[in-house]
Amino acid sequence: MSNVSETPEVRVRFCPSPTGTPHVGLIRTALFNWAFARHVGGKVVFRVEDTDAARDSEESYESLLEALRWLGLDWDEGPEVGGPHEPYRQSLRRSVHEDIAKRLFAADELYESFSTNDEVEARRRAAGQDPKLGYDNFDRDLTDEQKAAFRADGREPVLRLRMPDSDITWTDLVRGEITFKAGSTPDPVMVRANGVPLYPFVNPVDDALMGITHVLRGEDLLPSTPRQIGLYQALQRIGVTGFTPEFGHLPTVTGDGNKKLSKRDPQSNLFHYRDLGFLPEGLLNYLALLGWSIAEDNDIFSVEEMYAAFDIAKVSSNPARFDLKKAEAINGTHLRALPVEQFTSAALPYLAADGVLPAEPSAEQVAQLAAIAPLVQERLALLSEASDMVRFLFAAEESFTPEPASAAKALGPDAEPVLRAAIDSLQALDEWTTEAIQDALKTSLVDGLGLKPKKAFAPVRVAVTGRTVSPPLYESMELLGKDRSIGRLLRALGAA
RNA sequence: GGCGUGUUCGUCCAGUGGUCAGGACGUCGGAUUCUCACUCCGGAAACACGGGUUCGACUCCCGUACGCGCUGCCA
Repeated sequence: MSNVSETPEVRVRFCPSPTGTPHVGLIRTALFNWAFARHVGGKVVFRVEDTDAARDSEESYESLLEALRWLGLDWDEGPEVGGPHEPYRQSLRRSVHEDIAKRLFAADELYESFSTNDEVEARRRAAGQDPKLGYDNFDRDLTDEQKAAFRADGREPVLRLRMPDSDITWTDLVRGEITFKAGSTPDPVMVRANGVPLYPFVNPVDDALMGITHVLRGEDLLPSTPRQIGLYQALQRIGVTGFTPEFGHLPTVTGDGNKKLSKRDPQSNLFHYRDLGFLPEGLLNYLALLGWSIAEDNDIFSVEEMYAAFDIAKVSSNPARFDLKKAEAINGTHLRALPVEQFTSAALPYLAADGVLPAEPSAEQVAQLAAIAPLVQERLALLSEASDMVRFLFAAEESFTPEPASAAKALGPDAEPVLRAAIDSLQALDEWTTEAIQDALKTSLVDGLGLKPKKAFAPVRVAVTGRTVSPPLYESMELLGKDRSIGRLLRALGAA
C-alpha cells in the first residue's frame, strides 16, 4: 500500500461490438457509464470490439457512432477523437494482444491445452460428472513428453489461463459482495490454436492497457467476472497493470416478457425510437429510469441533472422492463417543455418524411408551420404524431379528403344542415379571425340550430381538418384561410 | 444439472426495524372543454411463501418456490 496517495482518475469504457443496430440495452449501459464518469469528472473511453469478422460490419460501426452522437453521449478517447491508447478499434490491436499472450505464456500464467471437447466430456462422464461442468483443467501439468506426443499427432494447443485455486470475491458496485468458489470456473481458453486471441482475453487486456478503473456492464456478464479477475491477477504479476478494476453489473433490460430484450426484436433497436419521434433527452430520461431514479417524487430530468445526481450504488439490481407507454409519457413532457421554435425544427424532418411538407419548405410553409406549431405541441407525445395533426394545413385543395373513418362519424346526412348553416354564417364574415369564426359558428350552430357544441362542431371539424381529432378548430380555420375553409365545407356538403 | 443472481401495486422506481408502504406510467371515475391533448381532483392496485432473530419486520438471517443469466476455440 505504498501508493495509496495516488487516487487514479476514474476511467470507464464503452466497448460494443459492431454487430447489427444499436440496442437500447447497450445504450442504457453506455448512458450509465457516461453518467458515472461525468459525475466524478472522469474519462469515457470508447473502444470498438470488432474482432468477430463473421458478424461485424462497417455499417454497424457507423450506426454506433451515429447513435451516440444523436444522443449526445460523448467520449474522451476513442474513434474520431483519438487518445493516448490508440488504436481504439480492437481489430487493430492484434500485435499488442499477441505480445501480452506471449509474456503470460512465458510466465506460465497461460498453458498449452490439447484436450478436445469430446475428450473432456468423456473424462467427465467416466468420473460420473455432468459434462456441462466444462473443461477439467486436464492439461495443466502436461510434461514435455506428453506435449511432444500430442504435437507428433498433429495437434496444436490452445492457450488456457491458469485460474487461481482460491475463491474469487469482489464487491460489486451495484450488488455488493459476490463470491465464486474456487474451482467453479474452469481454465478458460484465451488464445486459439491458430493464434487468434479471444474475447475473454482481449477485453480485460485492453481494459488493463487503457487503465480502465470501473467496469459497468450488463448483468449477463456477471458469471464471466471470475475469469476476468483471474486474468487481471496474472496481468498484475507480470507487471502489465497495477490494479484490478471495480465491477458493477447493471440489471438486464427486458422486453414484454421477462427475458432479455433480444437483438432481433425491433423493440430493441434504438433507431426505432428515433423514428417514432423520441427526443434524445426524452429517451435518455426514460432509459435512466431503467434501474435508477433521481428522486422519490420526480421522474423528469435533463441529462445534466442526471449525471449530476448519478450514483452507481443506488442502481437497482432488478431487471427492468422497457415500457413504451411510460417512455412516451416521459418524452411527451420533454416535448411540451421545448421552446416552440425548437419543437418546430425537431418536427420538420418527420413532416418531411411523411410527405406533409417538402424537405425544403417555402417561406410561406415555414410561416404556417410556425403558426400551428404551438397548437399541436401540447397534444403530442412523439414527433411522428405531428404529421396527422397538421397535414390538413399543407394539403393541396384538389387532393384534400377527410379520413374515411372520421367522415363516417361526422359527415352523415345529419351534417347537411350543420354545414349549410356554417357556410352561410362564415361567408358573411368580413374579418377572418379566430374570434370572428368562433362567434359566427356559435351563433349559427349552437344558438341558431340549437345543437350541443359537441354535435355542432364535429362536422365542421372533419370537413375542414379531415379528422375528428385536430388542433383547435377556430385557430385552424383562421390559418387555413377563408376561401379554403369554406371550399372544404362546400365540398363536404356536396358529398353529404 | 452446476454456478450466479433476482423477487414491493399490471410496469418502473422509493422505502434500509415502528409509515394509513410513497411517486411515476398505465387503468378507472370526475372537473375543464369546439375534438383530441394539456391541466386539475379523486379511486382501485403491491411487500412470493415458510421459518427464525426481535417488544416489533417489507426492511436482518435461513430455507423453499419461481424468474432470469451463464455454463463456446461468439462477442
